Amino acid sequence: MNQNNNIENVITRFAPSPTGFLHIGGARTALFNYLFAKRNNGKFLLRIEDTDKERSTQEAVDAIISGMEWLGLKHDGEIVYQSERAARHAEIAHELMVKGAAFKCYMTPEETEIERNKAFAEGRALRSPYRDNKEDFDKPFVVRLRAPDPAIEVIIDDKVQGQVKTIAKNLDDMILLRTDGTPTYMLAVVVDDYDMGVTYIIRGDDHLINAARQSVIIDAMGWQRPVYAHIPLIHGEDGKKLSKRHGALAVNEYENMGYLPEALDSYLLRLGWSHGDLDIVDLKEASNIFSLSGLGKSPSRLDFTKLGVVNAHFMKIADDKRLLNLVLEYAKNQDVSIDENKIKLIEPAIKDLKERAKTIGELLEQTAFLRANIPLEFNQKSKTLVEGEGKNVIALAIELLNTLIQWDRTHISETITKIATDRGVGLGKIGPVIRAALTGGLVAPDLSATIELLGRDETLVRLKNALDN
RNA sequence: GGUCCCUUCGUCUAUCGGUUAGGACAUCUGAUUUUCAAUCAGGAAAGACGGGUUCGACUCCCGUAGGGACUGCCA
Repeated sequence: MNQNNNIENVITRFAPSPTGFLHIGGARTALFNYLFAKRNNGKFLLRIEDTDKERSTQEAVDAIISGMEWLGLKHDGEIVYQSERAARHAEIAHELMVKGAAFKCYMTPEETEIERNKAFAEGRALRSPYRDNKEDFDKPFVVRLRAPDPAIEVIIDDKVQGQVKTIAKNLDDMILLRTDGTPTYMLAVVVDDYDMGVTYIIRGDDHLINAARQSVIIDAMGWQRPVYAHIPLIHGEDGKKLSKRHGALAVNEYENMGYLPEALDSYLLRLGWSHGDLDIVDLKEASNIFSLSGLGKSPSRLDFTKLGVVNAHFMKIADDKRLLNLVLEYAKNQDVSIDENKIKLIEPAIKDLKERAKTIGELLEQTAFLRANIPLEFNQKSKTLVEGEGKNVIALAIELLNTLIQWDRTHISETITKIATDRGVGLGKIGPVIRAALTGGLVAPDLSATIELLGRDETLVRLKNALDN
C-alpha cells in the first residue's frame, strides 16, 4: 500500500460506557476506529466512560478490555477513565460560564418537568428560564450550556452522513454539571476528546445529533472540531433493533459459541464497510485499505449463516495446535471429557477435520469417531452393514491391513481397492461396511483418511470387535 | 408529537447520470460420492412506491410508505 496516502495525525478512540459487556455493535465501532488509526499510522485510544457511577461496574470494564483483547484490537497508550477527570471537566464548565456560554440553572426537577412538557408541546427543545440570569442564588443548581439562538443552523460535516444541519431550536440547554457538581457525558466527551487529541470520531449514528450539541461546546471553547463519521447501527436478523431477544450480543458469547476472533473481526468489518468486491478480509489486510469512504449509510442485519462461512474460512487456515487447544477448552466447557490417549488421536486429525467444520463446536463433533470407545455403539444402518455378508469384508480387511507396511492413506486406499477387487465387487459394497465397522455410523472423513487417523491398532481392534459382534 | 438518518437479489454489498445492474452467503440443479461435509459446474433472484429534473436515472430533487435514532441531573 502507498504509505504516502496516509492522513496525518490521526487519533481515534473507542469510548464505551462500562454498564455491560462489550457487545457486537461496540466491537464493530472499536474495529473501525482501530483500522482507521492503523491505516494512517495513527493512534487508537481507549477511554472508559464511567461518569455514571450508579451503573458502571468493574466487571463491565474487565469484560470490555478482555473482549477487545480477544478481538486483537490493541489500543495505544494508557486507558483513560473518565471518572478520574471530573475536576478537569468542571474547570471547563466554569470557563464556559465565564465566556457566557454556560449558566447556572436553579430549576427544581418539578419545574424542569413543566418546562420540558411546554417545550415538547411547542415542538422545540428545552430552554431554561435562567439562561439569561446573571444573579447568584443560594439554592441548588446545575450548570447548563446556553444553546444557540433558535434560528441558528448548526452544521456537522459528517464523513458518512454528509452535511447534516440542525436548527438550534431543537438543541436544548443541556446539563454540563449536575447538582452535585459532577460532569455529564456531553461535557466529558468533548473535554476528553480534546485533551486526548482525538482527531477522528467514528461512532454509532445514535450520536449524530449529539455531534451538533457537542460542537456548540467545542466552538465556544474555540477548539478545533474533530472529523465525525457516524455509522449506522447493526440490526438483528429480523431487521429490528438489536436486543437481548436476538441473543448473542456479547463478544464473549461468540467465543463460547466456538467462533474465532479473526472471523468475527472479518465478518463485522463487512457489516457496513466495503471495498469493491472484496469479501473476506483479515485485519492485517484491512489495516492497509480501510477508508471512511467505504462506510455505508444504511443499517445492516446480523447473519449467523454468513458468520459461519467466514468462520469456516478462518478455521481452515488456522494453526492446528491452536485449534486443538480450542477444541479441548470447548469440550471442557461442555463437560465432555477427553482422556490423554484420545487427545493423541485427535491432534494429528485436526488438519483433516478442520476442513469440515464451521465452528469449534462442529470441530469437536467431528472428533466423535476418534473418541468413541470399544465396543462401538452402532446405529441401525451400520449395524445391518456389519452383519452377514459384511463379516467377510471385515475379515478380509483385517487380514490385509494387518500386514500393510506403509500406514498412510495412499496405501490404505490401495488396500481397500484390493478388497473390492478380490471380492469382485465395486467400492460401494466395501466402503460402507468398513466405515460402519470403524465408526458405528458417526461422521468421519474419507475412509482411507479415517483409517489412517485411527491408526493401525485402533483400526484392527475396532474391526475385530465388529466381527465378534 | 418534533427533529434527524436510512431504503439495490432472502442477507452483506458494488454502482459515484449511460452497465445484459456485478460479487459473496443462502437457495435450486447437476458433477463427485464410502457417512456427513467439503469441492467443482450451472441456474433463479434486486433498485420500496409516486412524481419531477435530464437526451438519458438505481444514481439528483420533492412527496408517500416502511425502518431506525434522538428528544434524561444515561452514555
